[in-house]
Amino acid sequence: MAYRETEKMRNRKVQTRKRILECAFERVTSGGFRSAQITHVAKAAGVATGTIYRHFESKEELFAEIFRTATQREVDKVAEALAGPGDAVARLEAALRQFAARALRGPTMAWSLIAEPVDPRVEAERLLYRQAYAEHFEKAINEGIESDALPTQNARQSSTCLVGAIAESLVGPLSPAQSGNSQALSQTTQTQLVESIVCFCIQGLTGTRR
Amino acid sequence: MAYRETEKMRNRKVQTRKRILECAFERVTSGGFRSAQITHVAKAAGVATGTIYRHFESKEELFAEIFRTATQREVDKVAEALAGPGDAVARLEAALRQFAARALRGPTMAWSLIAEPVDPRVEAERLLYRQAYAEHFEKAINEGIESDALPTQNARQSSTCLVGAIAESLVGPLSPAQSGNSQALSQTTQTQLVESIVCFCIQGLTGTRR
DNA sequence: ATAATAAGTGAATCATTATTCATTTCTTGT
DNA sequence: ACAAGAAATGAATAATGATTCACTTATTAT
Repeated sequence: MAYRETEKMRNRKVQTRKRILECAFERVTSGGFRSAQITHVAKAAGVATGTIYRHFESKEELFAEIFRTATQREVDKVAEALAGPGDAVARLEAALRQFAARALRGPTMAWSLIAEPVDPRVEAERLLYRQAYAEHFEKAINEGIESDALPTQNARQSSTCLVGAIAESLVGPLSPAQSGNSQALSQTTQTQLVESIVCFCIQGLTGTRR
Repeated sequence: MAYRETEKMRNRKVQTRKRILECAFERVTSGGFRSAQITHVAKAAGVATGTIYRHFESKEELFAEIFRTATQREVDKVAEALAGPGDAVARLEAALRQFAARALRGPTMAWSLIAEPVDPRVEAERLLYRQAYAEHFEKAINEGIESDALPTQNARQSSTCLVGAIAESLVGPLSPAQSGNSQALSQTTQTQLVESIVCFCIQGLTGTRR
């Protein structure tokens, strides 16, 4: 006998896989899933198209993984903000700001994650992650209710509304039809946008004017 | 000379166009845009595929028209509710209920209009209509502010949040992954869903607990 | 060096559908 | 009935892009 899988080869495979993922990621970051055709990704990663299929079941699977990675990153940031200092309201507010700010900083990827039309496989992932966001918010809302920082409410439902309100508010500004045109939103406009979102959402949660 | 376009023919053309539109509409209603291939639509309408192209520039154009028709219907209903009796808050609440109730009554079409992945041409239409909803809400909010039924706020932004909150709250329940499975949401669940949405939204607008 | 095995290649293939267009059928006015 | 035009037809084509697979190259152990 002769060839036996070795550490070196295992590493190399992992590296290649990672490189493909990174290049595809980059492509999505700059032009959305739509612009990440296998041929292009392969070229960018310096491998043959066939090689992609040695590392991923299908394009949808590759995309799903990109989606997961990118969204998990955002979910983590939100979770982080929710775990920060202050009472429930302050933490929820911080999380909303975090979410919006990051989306505006990386508009193309944000749009891809929030609103770009994608294959069913990836859409399923999106649905899952929207729930992940909602769950984090829900937890904080429940804490708020317990500590009397928030009035009694359907925490799950409120959290879904939060996700929806913020996503919708960003879809317009993020959508390629808008952000594709030269000038991005001015700093001022962005700030106002975030302020109004936060204002509405916190009111929706607390039922009190600030 | 001989053939000259006549009233009869003009009528027939209009009829055919309408029939194509209706059949495509029906198809979308029962299975989303995805399931409305030209071949199927043609068969359903009892015409050849080529005939579709005598009446519509392209599939996307046909879809865009279906989208417009269907959404305009919903926008009108919302506008109607907003023009009803009561103060601004009551009317906004009625509009939200109307929107949610209709979506839950026709879940597949609602999902197609709100969240189904569609071609860019149709996506553009969707963006436009989301703004149409927002504009109607915005108007009512401004009236509410003037009559002191609502506190001062960024009406445009609040209206966008309304649209987002309600859409997001419905996407989960409407999505084929959910509603595709046999049993639709129970009456009770639906009512609770609508109540919580309305509650959050009205609080977001008024800043007061009810 | 060689055999055994795996990884990599990329042109060719496949799959899916929208769209076209040469041909046929239908309408109309004389 | 006939000719001029318009509308309808649907099989063939086009376009897009994912996926395959026969073949080449690389790695390992003896």
